[in-house]
Amino acid sequence: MKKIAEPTVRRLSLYLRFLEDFEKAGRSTISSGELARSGGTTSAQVRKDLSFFGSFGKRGIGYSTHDLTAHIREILGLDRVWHVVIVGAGRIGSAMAGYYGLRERGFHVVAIFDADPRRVGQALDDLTIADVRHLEADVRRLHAHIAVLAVPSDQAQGVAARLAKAGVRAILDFSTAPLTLPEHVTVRRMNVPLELEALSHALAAR
Amino acid sequence: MKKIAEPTVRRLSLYLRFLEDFEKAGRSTISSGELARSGGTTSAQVRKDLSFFGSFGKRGIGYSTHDLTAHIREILGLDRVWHVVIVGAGRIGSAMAGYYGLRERGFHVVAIFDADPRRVGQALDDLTIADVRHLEADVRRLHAHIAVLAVPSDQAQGVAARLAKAGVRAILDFSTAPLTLPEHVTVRRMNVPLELEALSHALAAR
DNA sequence: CGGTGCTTGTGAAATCGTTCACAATCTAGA
DNA sequence: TCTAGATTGTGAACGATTTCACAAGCACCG
Ligand SMILES: NC(=O)c1ccc[n+]([C@@H]2O[C@H](COP(=O)([O-])OP(=O)(O)OC[C@H]3O[C@@H](n4cnc5c(N)ncnc54)[C@H](O)[C@@H]3O)[C@@H](O)[C@H]2O)c1
Ligand SMILES: NC(=O)c1ccc[n+]([C@@H]2O[C@H](COP(=O)([O-])OP(=O)(O)OC[C@H]3O[C@@H](n4cnc5c(N)ncnc54)[C@H](O)[C@@H]3O)[C@@H](O)[C@H]2O)c1
Repeated sequence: MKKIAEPTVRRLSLYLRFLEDFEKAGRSTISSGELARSGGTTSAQVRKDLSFFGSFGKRGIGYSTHDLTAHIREILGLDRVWHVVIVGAGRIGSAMAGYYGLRERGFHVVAIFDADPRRVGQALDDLTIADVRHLEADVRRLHAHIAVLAVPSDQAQGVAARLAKAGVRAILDFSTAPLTLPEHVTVRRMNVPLELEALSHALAAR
Repeated sequence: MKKIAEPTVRRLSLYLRFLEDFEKAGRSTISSGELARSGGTTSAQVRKDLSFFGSFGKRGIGYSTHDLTAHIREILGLDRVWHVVIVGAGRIGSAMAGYYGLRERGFHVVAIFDADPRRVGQALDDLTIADVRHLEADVRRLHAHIAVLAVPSDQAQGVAARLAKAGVRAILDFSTAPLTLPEHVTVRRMNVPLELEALSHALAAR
């Protein structure tokens, strides 16, 4: 499979959301122009994005909402359930554990870990907070391939390395520390202070 | 002020964090190569990024950590305190309210709002949850220019429009809904499901 | 004071991503 | 079957960002 540009993948996620809305609304086809309007882009961009993966539309008509939804789900690997572990049962970790938006999309949180003995054993939604000492064993046993990293930044590198060794190949990182990990582990960062600083810059550069 | 590329601004935030670490560690100068290694980029990229704003370095030596820190803080608008309001005192909103990483950077949370009468009036860290009905008046009174939007996605557009009308010019949006707002309001999205889908794609693409 | 080693600042080249523009193709209707 | 109208798929142009490559500047040393 050839390499797909990062921005294209992000837009596919957006298209998918709108397609689902359109399908729920009973629309059986949709044009690149309509998708573009929903997603804040252009029709040419939509068609180009899709063209990397094949020809899904019908000239003169547009795309079948149902078929295109299925295609994009497959491209994004959403045609299956992913097992997710959360490390750090603090404010962010707890919020993520109870976030229905994940389960809805096939991301099943199968375990949440913490290092604090007072937190370990406590219930959190339908999970019990596990001891991070069992991280590697549990990750393997539960076949988790994605992890959400929600530990303090100075703990992030250590925990991330353990996750990688245990077989996790994708990490959503809420910490602000830079992570050094093996090539085959994909990391996405949710860097809140960085985004606020981008906002600050936009306001300051008026 | 001339327009600066989005990726450049993001990298400046990263450089700033490393510069602060280097300064704390007692280093008085730093080269573009060292900065690049910390930030996972190249020395040419670092120099190009900085060159948009002026010449801050000394050939043969590098950059003064102290001076460059000050310059970047100014470029990013971090040489002042920003008043931030949070709308939605649920899981994400509460987590953000207690997040020290914000205050540390000069982002002071001055109010948090909710629509649920059971939540209004409750204490949250050193704040009291306010009624979202008073949003406009409070935003104006508190001179808030940045808002964190942490309400359910189907409420996001309505609340965002009210924030914009009340004078907020920058929004950090945790919802997954697309927002339509006046041109002069800058929005940054923290779209968790989208990032997980990008991870899913990376795992599926093999 | 001139040589050596290091590092910046920056045009130019290369790469990457978006937009344009249009032939090809489809449906519907006469 | 033929025409009109709509919309896709895609090479090519364009624009933006990154990387390259090197002259110029600075500190240190003998
Ligand atoms: N609170 C927020 O709104 C927010 C927003 C964005 C990013 N973040 C980042 O997310 C991370 C967590 O923030 P938080 O506010 O949830 O902090 P928190 O202190 O509420 O939670 C951190 C949790 O991690 C646990 N922990 C510490 N070391 C651990 C280890 N080695 N293994 C497993 N668990 C460990 C702690 O016991 C604690 O429960 C931080 O890096 C922070 O910068 C927080
Ligand atoms: N929980 C997570 O980990 C998480 C992660 C990323 C994004 N999000 C998104 O963040 C948003 C909030 O998620 P959450 O999990 O915190 O939900 P939540 O239900 O815990 O909190 C939402 C809060 O908003 C309040 N609210 C509802 N309508 C309001 C209005 N019009 N004005 C003011 N307050 C209002 C509710 O009373 C509630 O307290 C959602 O859009 C969600 O998709 C959540």
